[in-house]
Amino acid sequence: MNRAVTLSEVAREAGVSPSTVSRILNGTARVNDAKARQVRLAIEKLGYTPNTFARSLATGTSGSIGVLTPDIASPFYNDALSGIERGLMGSGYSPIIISGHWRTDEEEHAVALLLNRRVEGMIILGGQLPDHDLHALAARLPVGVLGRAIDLGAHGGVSLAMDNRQSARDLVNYLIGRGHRVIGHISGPPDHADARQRLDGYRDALQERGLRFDPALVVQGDFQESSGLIGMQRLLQGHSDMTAVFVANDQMAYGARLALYRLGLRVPEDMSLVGFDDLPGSSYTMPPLTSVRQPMAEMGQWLARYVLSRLRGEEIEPFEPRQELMLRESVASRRGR
Amino acid sequence: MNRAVTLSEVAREAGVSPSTVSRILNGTARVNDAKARQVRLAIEKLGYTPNTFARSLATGTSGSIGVLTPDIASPFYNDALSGIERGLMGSGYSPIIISGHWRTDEEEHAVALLLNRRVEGMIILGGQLPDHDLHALAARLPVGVLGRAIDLGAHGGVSLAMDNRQSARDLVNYLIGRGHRVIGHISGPPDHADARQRLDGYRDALQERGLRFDPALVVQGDFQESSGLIGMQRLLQGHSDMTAVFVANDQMAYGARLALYRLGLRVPEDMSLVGFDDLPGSSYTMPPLTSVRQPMAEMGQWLARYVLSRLRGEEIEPFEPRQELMLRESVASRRGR
DNA sequence: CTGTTAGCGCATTCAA
DNA sequence: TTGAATGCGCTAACAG
Repeated sequence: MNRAVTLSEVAREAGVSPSTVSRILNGTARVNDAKARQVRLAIEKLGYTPNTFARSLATGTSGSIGVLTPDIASPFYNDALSGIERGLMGSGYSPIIISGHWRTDEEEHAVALLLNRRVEGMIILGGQLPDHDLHALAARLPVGVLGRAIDLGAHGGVSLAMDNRQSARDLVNYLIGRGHRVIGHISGPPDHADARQRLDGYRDALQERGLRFDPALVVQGDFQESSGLIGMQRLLQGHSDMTAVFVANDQMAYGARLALYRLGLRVPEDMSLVGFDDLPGSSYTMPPLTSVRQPMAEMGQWLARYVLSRLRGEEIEPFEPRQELMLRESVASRRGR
Repeated sequence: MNRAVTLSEVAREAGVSPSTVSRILNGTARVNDAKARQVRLAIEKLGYTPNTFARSLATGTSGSIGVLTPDIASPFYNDALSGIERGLMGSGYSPIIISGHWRTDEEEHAVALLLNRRVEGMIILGGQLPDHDLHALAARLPVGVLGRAIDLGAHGGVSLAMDNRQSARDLVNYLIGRGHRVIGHISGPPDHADARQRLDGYRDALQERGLRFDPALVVQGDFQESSGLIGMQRLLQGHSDMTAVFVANDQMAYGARLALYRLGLRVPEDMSLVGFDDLPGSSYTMPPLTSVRQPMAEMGQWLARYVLSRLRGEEIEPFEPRQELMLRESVASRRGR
C-alpha cells in the first residue's frame, strides 16, 4: 500500500494542529465550525483513513472482541456468529473471528493471535481448548463460552452449555412414548463431548423405560452426512425389528434419510427418524425432520451482550437457553401395531 | 484488561536491552544463546504477549487481509471463506472477516473499517458494493473479487465471476434435452445480479430451442427456502402441463421440494426439479438434487493466493473456475411420453 | 476553543 | 553481538 495519509498531513492541509483534527474525529471537544469544515474538506481531499493501530496504541483500547469458532463454514456455529454480530452491533466493538479447525493447537494459536490483537473480550464457541486454558483466559479478560459445561464463575466468566444429555433423553423418550421399542442410534465421534452426552442421553432414556441397551444398535458416525448414510445401512442389517433411529446430529440424519430412500423405505411409515441441532434445512427435508433446537443465535447474541456488560461494568440479566423439541413429521406412532 | 506486559519489562527482567528482546522475538539477528534463554524465561514468567498494534505501527505492515462477505452465516459464501483460510495458511497473513449483510452502506462501512485496520489486501465476496468503490479499492491495494463480473485489470485487481447465465442456460437445456417442454422458473430477487442472470439463462435456453417464454411460468422468490415453497405452490396452480421447474438456488429448491411432497407429487416422476449452487446438503436431499456447482472453496483459495502473490510481487497462474452440472436424480426423462 | 508536549509498545537505525 | 536513540500515527493531559 502506498504510504497512507496521516492525521498530521490533514492538519497541515487544513491549517490547524493535529490535536484539533483528532478532536473533530472523535468529538472529544467542541471545535470552531469553520475549522471543522476545513478539516473535513482536507480529509476528503487527501482521502485520509485513521490508523487503528496508532489509535489503539495511544488509547490502550482495541475496540474488538475475539471470537473463536471451530469451523468458519459450520452451519451449526454460524448461527451463533450471526447472533454475536447482532449483539455487538452499535456497541462500537467489532468481532474478530478466527477458526481453530477443531484442533487444540490451532485453537491455542488463534487465542494467542487474538491476545496479540489486544481484544478486550473473547467468545469461544465449542472447540477443543483445555479447561485450564479457558480459566487462564477468563482471568485476563471477559470471556463467554458457548457449548461447553465449564464453571468460569471464579473469574466472572460465563458458559452457556446446552444439556445435550437431557435433550437426547427427551428425544428418545418421545420415541418410546410413540410406541417404539427397538431404537437405533447413530452416534457422533467419541472424542466429541456433545456426541458422548447424546449417547448417554439415549442410554438414560432406554434404561428409564426399562428397555435394554443393545450395543449392536449403536453405530458410530463422524457428524458428516456420509457417515449417516453408512451408519443407517449398517443398522439396517440384522435389525428388522428396529422401527426408529436417533441420529446424533441433523447432518448425519440427512445421510440416513437418503440410505432409507435408496432402499425404498418410507419415513416415517417404515422407519422413524430424529436428529439433533435443528439446522435451517431440517424444516425442509422430506419429511420435515424432528430434531432438537438450540437457540444458537440467541445464545451468541446474549454472550456478546454479556461481554459488553462486563466491559462496561454493568449487570446483565442471566440467560437460560431453552432447548426445544421440534416435533415434525419424521416420527410415526406405533401404538396401534 | 489489566495492563499487559511490555517488551521493555521483559528486557528489564532478563537484564538486557529492549532491542535484544525484539531481535530474539523476530530472529532479526544472531543473539548470545545464554541471553536468549534468559529472555525466553522472562517472557514465560511474565506472560508476555507482543502487541500487534505497536509492531504494525513500527513496521508499517499489518499482516492481515480483509475479507468482506455478505453474510457470515451463508452456506454458499462460507465455502469460499474456508478456501481463503486455506489459501492464507502458513503465509504469515491472517484474514479479517467482516460481513456487510447485503447492504451497501454496511459494506462500505466494513471496507472503511478494514482500511483503518490497514489490511494489506482485500477479498470481496459478492455483495452490493458499487463498481466505482471496487475500482477505488483496487487502486489502493491488491483486491480479489468473487462472484461479480467486473474488470479490475487496470489496477491489477482480479475478479472470479461465475457465468450464471451460461450455467442456467445449460441447466435448462438439459431439461429440454430430457424431453421437458413446459418448464417453470422460481427466480431470485431481481435486485440481485446473480438472480437476473439466471433468469436470462432460462430465457436464452427456451428461445434457443424454439420454446415460448411464458411470464406466467416465472414466479419470484427471495433465495430463501420458504419462498421456494410458496413459489412452487403458485406455479402449480393452472400449469397442469408443467413437468419441470428450474429453481434459481438450492435453498429455494428445498422449499419447492417440500411443496411437492405436501401435494403428494413425486420427484422426479411427477415433477423434475433442478437447483443452483450445489449446497453440501443437495447430495443428500430426496432424491439428490441436480444442480450446478461453483467451486467456491477453490475460488476462495485461489483469490487468497492471488492477493499474496501480488503482495510478494510474484506471478500466479490464472484460474478458470469451471462450473459443473451435477446431474443427480431429481430429473426424469420425458422422451417416452 | 486550540496548540504544544509527551508518551503508547515496538522495530530499526546507528554506534560501540 | 549489543545498547541507545529515534520515530511509526495518534490521543491526552497541560497550558494558554
